[in-house]
Amino acid sequence: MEYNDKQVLIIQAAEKLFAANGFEGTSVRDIAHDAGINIAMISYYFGSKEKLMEAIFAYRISYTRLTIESLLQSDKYTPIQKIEKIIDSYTEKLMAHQCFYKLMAQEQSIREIQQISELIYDSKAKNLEMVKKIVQEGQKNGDFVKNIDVPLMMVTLIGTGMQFVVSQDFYKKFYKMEDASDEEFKKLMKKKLNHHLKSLFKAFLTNEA
Amino acid sequence: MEYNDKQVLIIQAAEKLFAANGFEGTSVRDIAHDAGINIAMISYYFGSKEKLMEAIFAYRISYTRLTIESLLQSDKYTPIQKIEKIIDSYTEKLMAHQCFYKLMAQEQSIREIQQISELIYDSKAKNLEMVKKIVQEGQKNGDFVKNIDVPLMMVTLIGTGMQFVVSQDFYKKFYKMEDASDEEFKKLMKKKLNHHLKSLFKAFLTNEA
DNA sequence: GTTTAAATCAAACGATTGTTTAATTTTGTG
DNA sequence: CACAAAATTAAACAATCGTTTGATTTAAAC
Repeated sequence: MEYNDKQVLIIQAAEKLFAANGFEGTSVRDIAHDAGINIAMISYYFGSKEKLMEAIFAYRISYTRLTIESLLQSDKYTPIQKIEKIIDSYTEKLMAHQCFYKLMAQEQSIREIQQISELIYDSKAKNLEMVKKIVQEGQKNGDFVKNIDVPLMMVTLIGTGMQFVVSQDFYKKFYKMEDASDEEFKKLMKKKLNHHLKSLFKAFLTNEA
Repeated sequence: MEYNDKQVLIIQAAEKLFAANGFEGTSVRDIAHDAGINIAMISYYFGSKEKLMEAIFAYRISYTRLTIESLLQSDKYTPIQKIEKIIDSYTEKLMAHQCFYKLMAQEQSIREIQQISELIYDSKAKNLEMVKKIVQEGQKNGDFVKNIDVPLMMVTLIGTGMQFVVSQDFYKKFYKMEDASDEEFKKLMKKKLNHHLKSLFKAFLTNEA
Protein backbone atom coordinates (compact mmCIF):
# COMPACT_ATOMS: atom_id res chain seq x y z
CA MET A 1 0.00 0.00 0.00
CA GLU A 2 1.30 3.41 -1.01
CA TYR A 3 0.35 6.66 0.71
CA ASN A 4 0.76 10.18 -0.71
CA ASP A 5 2.21 13.09 1.28
CA LYS A 6 -1.14 14.24 2.67
CA GLN A 7 -2.04 10.72 3.75
CA VAL A 8 1.28 10.29 5.52
CA LEU A 9 0.71 13.63 7.26
CA ILE A 10 -2.64 12.39 8.55
CA ILE A 11 -1.23 9.02 9.58
CA GLN A 12 1.59 10.58 11.56
CA ALA A 13 -0.70 13.04 13.32
CA ALA A 14 -3.15 10.27 14.16
CA GLU A 15 -0.40 7.97 15.41
CA LYS A 16 0.86 10.66 17.76
CA LEU A 17 -2.58 11.59 19.10
CA PHE A 18 -3.84 8.01 19.41
CA ALA A 19 -0.71 7.12 21.36
CA ALA A 20 -1.15 10.09 23.69
CA ASN A 21 -4.93 10.06 24.18
CA GLY A 22 -6.14 6.68 23.00
CA PHE A 23 -8.28 5.81 19.97
CA GLU A 24 -11.62 6.76 21.54
CA GLY A 25 -10.00 9.71 23.28
CA THR A 26 -8.95 11.28 20.00
CA SER A 27 -11.49 12.97 17.71
CA VAL A 28 -11.10 13.21 13.95
CA ARG A 29 -11.22 16.98 14.45
CA ASP A 30 -8.14 16.75 16.69
CA ILE A 31 -6.32 14.79 14.00
CA ALA A 32 -7.41 17.14 11.22
CA HIS A 33 -6.29 20.17 13.23
CA ASP A 34 -2.92 18.63 14.07
CA ALA A 35 -2.30 17.55 10.49
CA GLY A 36 -3.48 20.90 9.15
CA ILE A 37 -6.15 19.48 6.87
CA ASN A 38 -9.94 19.52 6.64
CA ILE A 39 -11.94 16.98 8.66
CA ALA A 40 -13.56 15.54 5.56
CA MET A 41 -10.16 14.53 4.18
CA ILE A 42 -9.96 11.67 6.69
CA SER A 43 -13.08 9.99 5.37
CA TYR A 44 -12.08 10.96 1.86
CA TYR A 45 -8.71 9.24 2.05
CA PHE A 46 -9.25 6.44 4.56
CA GLY A 47 -13.00 5.84 4.66
CA SER A 48 -13.36 6.04 8.42
CA LYS A 49 -11.56 6.60 11.70
CA GLU A 50 -11.22 2.84 12.17
CA LYS A 51 -9.73 2.37 8.73
CA LEU A 52 -7.28 5.17 9.51
CA MET A 53 -6.12 3.17 12.52
CA GLU A 54 -5.65 0.13 10.31
CA ALA A 55 -3.68 2.30 7.90
CA ILE A 56 -1.31 3.31 10.72
CA PHE A 57 -0.52 -0.33 11.38
CA ALA A 58 -0.17 -1.14 7.70
CA TYR A 59 2.11 1.87 7.29
CA ARG A 60 4.33 1.12 10.28
CA ILE A 61 4.61 -2.58 9.74
CA SER A 62 5.67 -2.16 6.13
CA TYR A 63 8.36 0.26 7.25
CA THR A 64 9.65 -1.50 10.35
CA ARG A 65 9.70 -5.10 9.21
CA LEU A 66 13.35 -6.01 9.31
CA THR A 67 14.64 -9.09 7.62
CA ILE A 68 16.61 -10.49 10.50
CA GLU A 69 15.17 -13.93 9.91
CA SER A 70 17.76 -14.84 7.29
CA LEU A 71 20.43 -13.64 9.70
CA LEU A 72 19.15 -15.94 12.39
CA GLN A 73 19.07 -19.03 10.22
CA SER A 74 22.71 -18.77 9.29
CA ASP A 75 25.48 -20.60 11.10
CA LYS A 76 27.57 -17.47 11.50
CA TYR A 77 26.16 -16.74 14.94
CA THR A 78 25.93 -18.65 18.22
CA PRO A 79 22.49 -18.90 19.86
CA ILE A 80 23.37 -16.21 22.39
CA GLN A 81 24.56 -13.93 19.59
CA LYS A 82 21.26 -14.50 17.80
CA ILE A 83 19.35 -13.49 20.92
CA GLU A 84 21.50 -10.37 21.09
CA LYS A 85 20.67 -9.59 17.46
CA ILE A 86 16.98 -9.84 18.27
CA ILE A 87 17.42 -7.51 21.23
CA ASP A 88 19.33 -5.03 19.05
CA SER A 89 16.56 -5.08 16.46
CA TYR A 90 13.82 -4.78 19.08
CA THR A 91 15.33 -1.88 21.02
CA GLU A 92 16.07 -0.08 17.77
CA LYS A 93 12.49 -0.34 16.54
CA LEU A 94 11.06 0.41 19.96
CA MET A 95 12.94 3.66 20.42
CA ALA A 96 12.51 4.81 16.83
CA HIS A 97 8.73 4.37 16.89
CA GLN A 98 7.66 4.83 20.48
CA CYS A 99 4.25 6.24 19.58
CA PHE A 100 3.48 3.20 17.53
CA TYR A 101 4.45 0.82 20.32
CA LYS A 102 2.31 2.75 22.75
CA LEU A 103 -0.51 2.21 20.30
CA MET A 104 0.26 -1.49 20.15
CA ALA A 105 0.20 -1.65 23.94
CA GLN A 106 -3.22 -0.03 23.94
CA GLU A 107 -4.60 -2.28 21.23
CA GLN A 108 -3.34 -5.32 23.09
CA SER A 109 -5.32 -4.31 26.13
CA ILE A 110 -8.44 -2.80 24.57
CA ARG A 111 -8.82 -4.75 21.31
CA GLU A 112 -10.72 -2.08 19.44
CA ILE A 113 -10.28 -3.36 15.91
CA GLN A 114 -10.47 -7.03 15.01
CA GLN A 115 -8.03 -6.88 12.11
CA ILE A 116 -5.34 -5.23 14.22
CA SER A 117 -5.73 -7.78 17.00
CA GLU A 118 -5.13 -10.51 14.44
CA LEU A 119 -2.09 -8.69 13.12
CA ILE A 120 -0.60 -8.48 16.60
CA TYR A 121 -1.47 -12.10 17.26
CA ASP A 122 0.30 -13.30 14.12
CA SER A 123 3.33 -11.19 14.90
CA LYS A 124 3.57 -12.69 18.40
CA ALA A 125 3.21 -16.23 17.11
CA LYS A 126 5.89 -15.68 14.49
CA ASN A 127 8.34 -14.20 16.98
CA LEU A 128 7.65 -16.95 19.49
CA GLU A 129 8.43 -19.68 16.98
CA MET A 130 11.59 -17.93 15.90
CA VAL A 131 12.91 -17.62 19.45
CA LYS A 132 11.82 -21.15 20.29
CA LYS A 133 14.10 -22.53 17.61
CA ILE A 134 17.07 -20.50 18.83
CA VAL A 135 16.49 -21.63 22.42
CA GLN A 136 16.29 -25.28 21.36
CA GLU A 137 19.49 -24.84 19.38
CA GLY A 138 21.22 -23.33 22.41
CA GLN A 139 20.01 -26.11 24.67
CA LYS A 140 21.18 -28.76 22.22
CA ASN A 141 24.75 -27.55 22.13
CA GLY A 142 24.85 -26.92 25.88
CA ASP A 143 25.03 -23.12 25.79
CA PHE A 144 21.60 -22.68 27.38
CA VAL A 145 20.13 -24.19 30.52
CA LYS A 146 17.20 -26.63 30.46
CA ASN A 147 13.57 -25.87 31.34
CA ILE A 148 13.17 -22.51 29.64
CA ASP A 149 9.60 -21.27 29.34
CA VAL A 150 9.87 -19.54 25.98
CA PRO A 151 6.35 -18.02 25.93
CA LEU A 152 7.01 -16.39 29.30
CA MET A 153 10.46 -15.37 28.15
CA MET A 154 8.74 -13.51 25.31
CA VAL A 155 6.33 -11.93 27.79
CA THR A 156 9.36 -10.56 29.61
CA LEU A 157 11.03 -9.30 26.44
CA ILE A 158 7.95 -7.59 25.05
CA GLY A 159 6.72 -6.52 28.48
CA THR A 160 9.99 -4.89 29.41
CA GLY A 161 10.03 -2.99 26.12
CA MET A 162 6.42 -1.87 26.37
CA GLN A 163 6.71 -0.85 30.02
CA PHE A 164 9.88 1.00 29.13
CA VAL A 165 8.18 3.24 26.57
CA VAL A 166 5.16 4.06 28.73
CA SER A 167 7.17 4.90 31.84
CA GLN A 168 10.18 6.59 30.33
CA ASP A 169 9.38 9.95 31.84
CA PHE A 170 9.25 8.41 35.26
CA TYR A 171 12.75 7.02 35.03
CA LYS A 172 14.14 10.28 33.70
CA LYS A 173 14.71 11.58 37.19
CA PHE A 174 16.27 8.40 38.50
CA TYR A 175 19.00 8.69 35.94
CA LYS A 176 19.34 12.41 36.72
CA MET A 177 18.58 13.36 33.12
CA GLU A 178 15.85 15.95 33.71
CA ASP A 179 17.69 18.73 31.93
CA ALA A 180 19.24 16.70 29.14
CA SER A 181 17.99 17.20 25.58
CA ASP A 182 15.35 14.82 24.27
CA GLU A 183 17.74 13.36 21.76
CA GLU A 184 20.49 12.88 24.32
CA PHE A 185 18.06 11.28 26.77
CA LYS A 186 16.65 8.95 24.12
CA LYS A 187 20.10 7.83 23.08
CA LEU A 188 21.15 6.97 26.63
CA MET A 189 17.88 5.22 27.37
CA LYS A 190 18.20 3.05 24.29
CA LYS A 191 21.71 2.08 25.31
CA LYS A 192 20.61 1.30 28.86
CA LEU A 193 17.62 -0.75 27.74
CA ASN A 194 19.72 -2.66 25.22
CA HIS A 195 22.38 -3.50 27.80
CA HIS A 196 19.79 -4.43 30.42
CA LEU A 197 17.96 -6.84 28.13
CA LYS A 198 21.19 -8.48 27.02
CA SER A 199 22.53 -9.06 30.52
CA LEU A 200 19.09 -10.13 31.73
CA PHE A 201 18.61 -12.78 29.07
CA LYS A 202 22.20 -13.93 29.12
CA ALA A 203 21.86 -14.61 32.85
CA PHE A 204 18.46 -16.23 32.35
CA LEU A 205 19.53 -18.46 29.48
CA THR A 206 23.07 -19.39 30.53
CA ASN A 207 23.36 -18.55 34.25
CA GLU A 208 26.50 -16.63 33.42
CA ALA A 209 27.35 -12.95 33.57
CA MET B 1 -13.26 5.99 52.13
CA GLU B 2 -16.24 3.69 52.58
CA TYR B 3 -18.57 2.64 49.79
CA ASN B 4 -22.05 1.18 50.16
CA ASP B 5 -23.32 -1.88 48.25
CA LYS B 6 -24.65 0.10 45.29
CA GLN B 7 -21.46 2.09 44.99
CA VAL B 8 -19.37 -1.08 45.01
CA LEU B 9 -21.65 -2.51 42.32
CA ILE B 10 -21.01 0.53 40.14
CA ILE B 11 -17.28 0.48 40.82
CA GLN B 12 -16.96 -3.17 39.88
CA ALA B 13 -18.98 -2.77 36.69
CA ALA B 14 -16.94 0.28 35.72
CA GLU B 15 -13.66 -1.45 36.47
CA LYS B 16 -14.61 -4.36 34.24
CA LEU B 17 -15.81 -2.19 31.35
CA PHE B 18 -12.98 0.34 31.56
CA ALA B 19 -10.49 -2.53 31.47
CA ALA B 20 -12.16 -4.09 28.44
CA ASN B 21 -13.02 -0.98 26.41
CA GLY B 22 -10.96 1.83 27.87
CA PHE B 23 -12.11 4.90 29.78
CA GLU B 24 -13.23 6.90 26.74
CA GLY B 25 -14.57 3.75 25.10
CA THR B 26 -17.01 3.13 27.91
CA SER B 27 -20.16 5.25 28.31
CA VAL B 28 -21.83 5.90 31.63
CA ARG B 29 -24.89 4.23 30.11
CA ASP B 30 -22.86 1.05 29.57
CA ILE B 31 -21.82 1.10 33.21
CA ALA B 32 -25.33 1.81 34.46
CA HIS B 33 -26.74 -1.02 32.37
CA ASP B 34 -24.10 -3.50 33.53
CA ALA B 35 -24.52 -2.53 37.17
CA GLY B 36 -28.32 -2.56 36.85
CA ILE B 37 -28.81 0.98 38.04
CA ASN B 38 -30.02 4.28 36.61
CA ILE B 39 -27.57 6.52 34.75
CA ALA B 40 -28.10 9.39 37.13
CA MET B 41 -26.86 7.31 40.05
CA ILE B 42 -23.29 7.63 38.81
CA SER B 43 -23.30 11.40 39.06
CA TYR B 44 -25.35 11.13 42.25
CA TYR B 45 -22.83 8.92 44.01
CA PHE B 46 -19.52 9.88 42.43
CA GLY B 47 -20.05 13.31 40.88
CA SER B 48 -18.70 12.47 37.45
CA LYS B 49 -17.27 9.74 35.26
CA GLU B 50 -13.74 10.92 36.05
CA LYS B 51 -14.39 10.84 39.79
CA LEU B 52 -15.74 7.30 39.37
CA MET B 53 -12.42 6.32 37.85
CA GLU B 54 -10.63 7.85 40.81
CA ALA B 55 -12.94 5.93 43.12
CA ILE B 56 -11.92 2.67 41.43
CA PHE B 57 -8.30 3.36 42.22
CA ALA B 58 -9.07 4.47 45.77
CA TYR B 59 -11.17 1.34 46.26
CA ARG B 60 -8.62 -1.10 44.85
CA ILE B 61 -5.58 0.41 46.48
CA SER B 62 -7.19 0.33 49.92
CA TYR B 63 -8.02 -3.34 49.42
CA THR B 64 -4.81 -4.56 47.84
CA ARG B 65 -2.20 -2.73 49.87
CA LEU B 66 -0.35 -5.49 51.62
CA THR B 67 1.96 -4.76 54.50
CA ILE B 68 4.94 -6.68 53.27
CA GLU B 69 7.21 -3.79 54.12
CA SER B 70 7.63 -4.84 57.74
CA LEU B 71 8.41 -8.34 56.51
CA LEU B 72 11.14 -7.02 54.29
CA GLN B 73 12.84 -4.99 56.97
CA SER B 74 13.26 -7.95 59.28
CA ASP B 75 16.41 -10.04 59.43
CA LYS B 76 14.54 -13.30 59.06
CA TYR B 77 14.98 -13.41 55.31
CA THR B 78 17.95 -13.28 52.96
CA PRO B 79 17.87 -10.69 50.18
CA ILE B 80 16.91 -13.33 47.60
CA GLN B 81 14.10 -14.54 49.86
CA LYS B 82 12.86 -10.97 50.15
CA ILE B 83 12.78 -10.66 46.36
CA GLU B 84 10.81 -13.89 46.25
CA LYS B 85 8.35 -12.50 48.79
CA ILE B 86 7.83 -9.45 46.59
CA ILE B 87 7.24 -11.68 43.57
CA ASP B 88 4.72 -13.76 45.54
CA SER B 89 2.84 -10.66 46.58
CA TYR B 90 2.92 -9.18 43.09
CA THR B 91 1.72 -12.29 41.25
CA GLU B 92 -1.02 -12.76 43.83
CA LYS B 93 -2.37 -9.24 43.42
CA LEU B 94 -1.94 -9.32 39.65
CA MET B 95 -3.99 -12.46 39.14
CA ALA B 96 -6.65 -11.55 41.70
CA HIS B 97 -7.33 -8.14 40.16
CA GLN B 98 -6.49 -8.46 36.49
CA CYS B 99 -9.05 -5.89 35.38
CA PHE B 100 -7.55 -3.33 37.68
CA TYR B 101 -4.05 -3.94 36.39
CA LYS B 102 -5.29 -3.64 32.82
CA LEU B 103 -6.67 -0.29 33.88
CA MET B 104 -3.34 0.68 35.38
CA ALA B 105 -1.60 -0.28 32.15
CA GLN B 106 -3.98 1.97 30.20
CA GLU B 107 -3.61 4.89 32.60
CA GLN B 108 0.15 4.59 32.41
CA SER B 109 0.03 4.97 28.66
CA ILE B 110 -2.83 7.43 28.21
CA ARG B 111 -2.67 9.53 31.40
CA GLU B 112 -6.33 10.53 31.43
CA ILE B 113 -6.60 11.72 35.00
CA GLN B 114 -3.91 13.72 36.73
CA GLN B 115 -4.57 12.39 40.24
CA ILE B 116 -4.30 8.79 39.11
CA SER B 117 -1.05 9.43 37.27
CA GLU B 118 0.36 10.82 40.51
CA LEU B 119 -0.87 7.81 42.45
CA ILE B 120 0.86 5.45 40.05
CA TYR B 121 3.99 7.59 40.14
CA ASP B 122 4.16 7.47 43.94
CA SER B 123 3.58 3.75 43.96
CA LYS B 124 6.41 3.20 41.51
CA ALA B 125 8.78 5.41 43.46
CA LYS B 126 7.98 3.62 46.70
CA ASN B 127 8.49 0.17 45.20
CA LEU B 128 11.71 1.25 43.54
CA GLU B 129 13.19 2.49 46.81
CA MET B 130 12.16 -0.69 48.59
CA VAL B 131 13.80 -2.95 46.02
CA LYS B 132 16.86 -0.70 45.84
CA LYS B 133 17.56 -1.33 49.52
CA ILE B 134 17.22 -5.07 49.14
CA VAL B 135 19.54 -5.10 46.15
CA GLN B 136 22.15 -3.07 48.02
CA GLU B 137 21.85 -5.41 50.97
CA GLY B 138 22.36 -8.41 48.67
CA GLN B 139 25.36 -6.81 47.02
CA LYS B 140 26.91 -5.96 50.38
CA ASN B 141 26.87 -9.53 51.65
CA GLY B 142 27.98 -10.93 48.29
CA ASP B 143 24.73 -12.71 47.37
CA PHE B 144 24.04 -10.42 44.41
CA VAL B 145 26.27 -9.42 41.51
CA LYS B 146 27.46 -5.84 41.01
CA ASN B 147 26.16 -3.32 38.46
CA ILE B 148 22.44 -3.97 38.80
CA ASP B 149 20.22 -1.36 37.16
CA VAL B 150 17.37 -1.38 39.68
CA PRO B 151 15.02 0.99 37.77
CA LEU B 152 15.27 -1.23 34.71
CA MET B 153 14.91 -4.30 36.88
CA MET B 154 11.59 -2.82 38.04
CA VAL B 155 10.60 -2.15 34.43
CA THR B 156 11.10 -5.85 33.77
CA LEU B 157 9.15 -6.91 36.84
CA ILE B 158 6.18 -4.64 36.23
CA GLY B 159 6.37 -5.01 32.46
CA THR B 160 6.34 -8.80 32.61
CA GLY B 161 3.30 -8.72 34.89
CA MET B 162 1.42 -6.18 32.80
CA GLN B 163 2.19 -7.90 29.51
CA PHE B 164 1.14 -11.16 31.11
CA VAL B 165 -2.36 -9.96 31.94
CA VAL B 166 -3.01 -8.31 28.56
CA SER B 167 -1.82 -11.28 26.52
CA GLN B 168 -3.04 -14.16 28.62
CA ASP B 169 -5.52 -15.38 26.03
CA PHE B 170 -2.75 -15.58 23.48
CA TYR B 171 -0.66 -17.91 25.59
CA LYS B 172 -3.60 -20.14 26.41
CA LYS B 173 -3.07 -22.17 23.27
CA PHE B 174 0.66 -22.51 23.71
CA TYR B 175 0.13 -24.25 27.02
CA LYS B 176 -2.62 -26.38 25.44
CA MET B 177 -5.21 -25.11 27.94
CA GLU B 178 -7.94 -24.06 25.52
CA ASP B 179 -10.56 -26.34 27.06
CA ALA B 180 -9.56 -25.98 30.69
CA SER B 181 -11.88 -24.11 33.05
CA ASP B 182 -11.20 -20.45 33.72
CA GLU B 183 -10.31 -21.14 37.33
CA GLU B 184 -8.02 -24.02 36.44
CA PHE B 185 -6.30 -21.95 33.76
CA LYS B 186 -5.85 -18.98 36.07
CA LYS B 187 -4.32 -21.15 38.76
CA LEU B 188 -1.78 -22.68 36.42
CA MET B 189 -0.91 -19.34 34.87
CA LYS B 190 -0.28 -17.80 38.27
CA LYS B 191 2.01 -20.67 39.17
CA LYS B 192 3.88 -20.40 35.88
CA LEU B 193 4.28 -16.64 36.15
CA ASN B 194 5.46 -16.90 39.74
CA HIS B 195 8.05 -19.52 38.90
CA HIS B 196 9.21 -17.66 35.82
CA LEU B 197 9.77 -14.41 37.69
CA LYS B 198 11.63 -16.15 40.49
CA SER B 199 14.02 -18.02 38.22
CA LEU B 200 14.46 -14.95 36.02
CA PHE B 201 15.44 -12.65 38.86
CA LYS B 202 17.50 -15.23 40.67
CA ALA B 203 19.59 -15.69 37.53
CA PHE B 204 19.75 -11.95 36.96
CA LEU B 205 20.74 -11.09 40.53
CA THR B 206 23.03 -14.00 41.39
CA ASN B 207 24.01 -15.67 38.09
CA GLU B 208 22.91 -18.95 39.61
CA ALA B 209 20.10 -21.34 38.78
C1' DG C 1 -8.48 27.05 -23.54
C1' DT C 2 -11.59 23.52 -22.50
C1' DT C 3 -12.79 19.48 -20.18
C1' DT C 4 -12.54 16.06 -16.55
C1' DA C 5 -11.10 14.27 -12.41
C1' DA C 6 -9.11 14.96 -7.90
C1' DA C 7 -8.80 17.63 -3.91
C1' DT C 8 -10.58 20.74 -0.54
C1' DC C 9 -13.92 23.13 1.99
C1' DA C 10 -17.77 24.87 5.20
C1' DA C 11 -21.83 23.26 6.69
C1' DA C 12 -25.06 20.12 8.18
C1' DC C 13 -26.41 15.27 9.53
C1' DG C 14 -28.19 12.18 13.11
C1' DA C 15 -26.37 9.69 16.90
C1' DT C 16 -24.24 9.53 21.20
C1' DT C 17 -21.82 11.69 24.89
C1' DG C 18 -21.72 13.15 30.23
C1' DT C 19 -24.54 15.67 33.15
C1' DT C 20 -28.64 17.83 35.25
C1' DT C 21 -33.40 18.48 36.32
C1' DA C 22 -37.54 17.84 38.62
C1' DA C 23 -40.72 14.52 39.95
C1' DT C 24 -41.44 10.27 42.35
C1' DT C 25 -40.51 6.40 45.32
C1' DT C 26 -38.26 4.36 49.18
C1' DT C 27 -36.37 4.46 53.62
C1' DG C 28 -35.66 5.68 58.30
C1' DT C 29 -37.16 8.35 62.52
C1' DG C 30 -40.16 10.42 65.87
C1' DC D 1 -49.24 7.60 60.72
C1' DA D 2 -46.50 11.72 59.58
C1' DC D 3 -42.54 13.76 58.23
C1' DA D 4 -37.84 14.40 56.34
C1' DA D 5 -34.01 12.66 54.08
C1' DA D 6 -32.14 9.59 50.80
C1' DA D 7 -32.57 7.01 46.73
C1' DT D 8 -34.31 6.38 42.19
C1' DT D 9 -36.37 7.53 37.97
C1' DA D 10 -37.48 9.22 33.03
C1' DA D 11 -36.67 12.98 30.49
C1' DA D 12 -34.21 16.67 28.77
C1' DC D 13 -29.82 19.33 28.31
C1' DA D 14 -26.08 21.18 25.50
C1' DA D 15 -21.89 19.49 23.60
C1' DT D 16 -19.37 16.60 20.86
C1' DC D 17 -18.93 12.65 18.03
C1' DG D 18 -17.89 10.41 13.09
C1' DT D 19 -19.59 10.93 8.70
C1' DT D 20 -21.77 12.92 4.52
C1' DT D 21 -23.23 16.43 1.44
C1' DG D 22 -22.83 19.59 -2.23
C1' DA D 23 -20.40 23.36 -3.78
C1' DT D 24 -15.93 25.15 -4.97
C1' DT D 25 -11.08 25.14 -6.04
C1' DT D 26 -6.99 22.95 -7.88
C1' DA D 27 -4.61 20.00 -11.02
C1' DA D 28 -3.95 17.26 -15.09
C1' DA D 29 -4.92 15.89 -19.89
C1' DC D 30 -6.04 16.84 -24.41
